[in-house]
Amino acid sequence: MTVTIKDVAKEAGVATSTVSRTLKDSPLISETTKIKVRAAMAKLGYTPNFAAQNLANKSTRTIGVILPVATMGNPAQNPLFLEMIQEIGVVCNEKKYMISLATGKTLDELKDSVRLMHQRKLVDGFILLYSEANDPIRKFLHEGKIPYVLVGKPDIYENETLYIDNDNRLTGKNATEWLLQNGHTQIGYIGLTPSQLVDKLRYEGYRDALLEADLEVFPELSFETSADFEGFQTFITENKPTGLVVADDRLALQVREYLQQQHLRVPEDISLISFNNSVFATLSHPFLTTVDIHVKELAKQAAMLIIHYLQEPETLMSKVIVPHEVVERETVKKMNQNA
Amino acid sequence: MTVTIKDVAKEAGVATSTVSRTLKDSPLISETTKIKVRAAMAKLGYTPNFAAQNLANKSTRTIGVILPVATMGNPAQNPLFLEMIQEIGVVCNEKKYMISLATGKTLDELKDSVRLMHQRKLVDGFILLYSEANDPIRKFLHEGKIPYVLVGKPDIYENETLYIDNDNRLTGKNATEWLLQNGHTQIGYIGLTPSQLVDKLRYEGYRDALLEADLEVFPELSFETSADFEGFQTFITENKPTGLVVADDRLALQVREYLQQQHLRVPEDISLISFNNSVFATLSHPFLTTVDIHVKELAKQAAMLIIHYLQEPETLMSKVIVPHEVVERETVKKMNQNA
DNA sequence: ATGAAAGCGCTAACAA
DNA sequence: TTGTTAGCGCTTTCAT
Repeated sequence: MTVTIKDVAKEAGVATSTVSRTLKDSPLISETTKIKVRAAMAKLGYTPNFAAQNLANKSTRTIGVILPVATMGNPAQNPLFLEMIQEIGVVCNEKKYMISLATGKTLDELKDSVRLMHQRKLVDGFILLYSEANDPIRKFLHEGKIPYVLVGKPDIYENETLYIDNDNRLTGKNATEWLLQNGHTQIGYIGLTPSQLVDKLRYEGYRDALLEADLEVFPELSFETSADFEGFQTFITENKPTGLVVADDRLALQVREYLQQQHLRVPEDISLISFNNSVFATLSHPFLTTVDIHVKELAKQAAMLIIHYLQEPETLMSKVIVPHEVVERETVKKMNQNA
Repeated sequence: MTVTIKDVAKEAGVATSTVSRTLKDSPLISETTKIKVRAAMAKLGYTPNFAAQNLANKSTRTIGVILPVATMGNPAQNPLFLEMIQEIGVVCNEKKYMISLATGKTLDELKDSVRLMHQRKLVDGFILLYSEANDPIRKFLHEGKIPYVLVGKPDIYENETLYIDNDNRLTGKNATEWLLQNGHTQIGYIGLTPSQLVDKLRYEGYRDALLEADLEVFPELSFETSADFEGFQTFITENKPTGLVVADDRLALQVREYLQQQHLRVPEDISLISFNNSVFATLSHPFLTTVDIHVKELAKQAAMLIIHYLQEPETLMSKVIVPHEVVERETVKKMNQNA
């Protein structure tokens, strides 16, 4: 049989409560007995039973990590998520928390999974790894007053939610400015699906930068349907951009690919700056000049924030903004200033 | 307060044991009372408490998923892992199991995490998502007689472990044969770190194919240190291979990149066939001809196997081999047969 | 077919 | 400073 607190108590010749207190290093217990008890624990190889603790405590030291469903920007394809999970793992290991995972093929499945985890008291709180507009999962969390932190920008309830994010608007602005500083003046923007808030904000940042520089702002371009491609083509021939801000590294790879097919060289003919600094950035030349958003830091902060919040729920709803930086590589050409 | 089994019992006017039995749809309870009890549950919005069930049952319906540590072929970079996790999630949702994650920056940290999960009875069993030679984690699992299934080939205890794998040797052979069938006769092999068993097996498959065809077998090449590059260079100039079997898609991308730098065109001058059919295969042209190993299937089978095993531990230690197939794309050139 | 009651392993209020 | 004991919510044996 497994060794329980009773066995330890008997072995040490004390009461179970003494053992329990020793476990949490309570100041009520004298050092001498603590030592005695610890010896007994070591001798018997005792480890507290989680379920029993949870039951008595009404707290599981585990946090639920919610992955996006496969349909929205398939996470299986996006290395950022695993990186975040790993980082959350590191923080959790440190703080002796456990990670439970919520995934699903559909939003309903995901919601069921989240609901189950919560109702059955499997987790104390959640980390929502993505941010979408009108997300039913977030709605559920919010309405159930379930503790969670959001990685990304909240579309609603902004003042009532804990979140971690970059300053995405600034991120978009800085990327654009990078192009500006390199002498580009005709700059386009290629985005992802518009339901992602990030995208919207980055575009706004792009606009801010160009407006400030008194340059022409172009509408957001897409790169999915064949209509998009035609639109892109037209944009290129009509406006002859020398620089493109692209919402994501992977997308930038596609864009680079497409341009090369059209015999437009990157960066000689068109420069590219993208976001995330993911694996994709350094896969093949020209390596991508990209904005590093420090995903690991994002994840780490998220984990620390939720754990902190669970321990002291009275804390004010704080948000933390993680800085970003441009990583210069090979897709931005320095234009001849006096050309 | 949360609604417990007692509340339901009171509401339905029965004993708690009756409610408990209704929960598991026990044949001991009459349909009529079941209906009554279910109505009460629905009315109160009852959900059983996991911790309490675990405590009474000595079983958590959760399985631990073990990710490799960051040092070995950094998983954060490898999209396969997330894909597997997602797939495991699907199976778990279906079977009402939960997923707990074990990660770590170092092997020690990872082992601690695994040990904790097990000792504190947080999980019933594990899925080990990777297979390395002399893996201390696996040793721990094996020696502790902890239920687990391995994704990949076991280096030891082969007959005493549940595992899911491809026939990796065949995989290597088929890849090589693909090149052979396309008229290639000078074929090299580029591998990953040799501690990975997969790699070793694929190389053996490569050798098998060439031996059978009576062609020259070259030693396994690496692609990491600068010495490796020199070795590769020498290999190219001395042997003038027309085809290369590359252990992984991502690696193939690097190889393709390198070759292009050397003004060797893929596939016109050198053909490439790799493994995994991951995101990397279709990122940029020429798209990779690659062996699809059906990771999702691997993960799915792993989840089903461990769950099955947990429910019926008497089952014989089975292994399941998932089939593979070559996905033809753009990196293998059909050689002129009558050249 | 149903109920009463004794655990499962741990915590914490209360007593000493 | 330490012990006694009543839960935490559920399962299951043993009665009935």
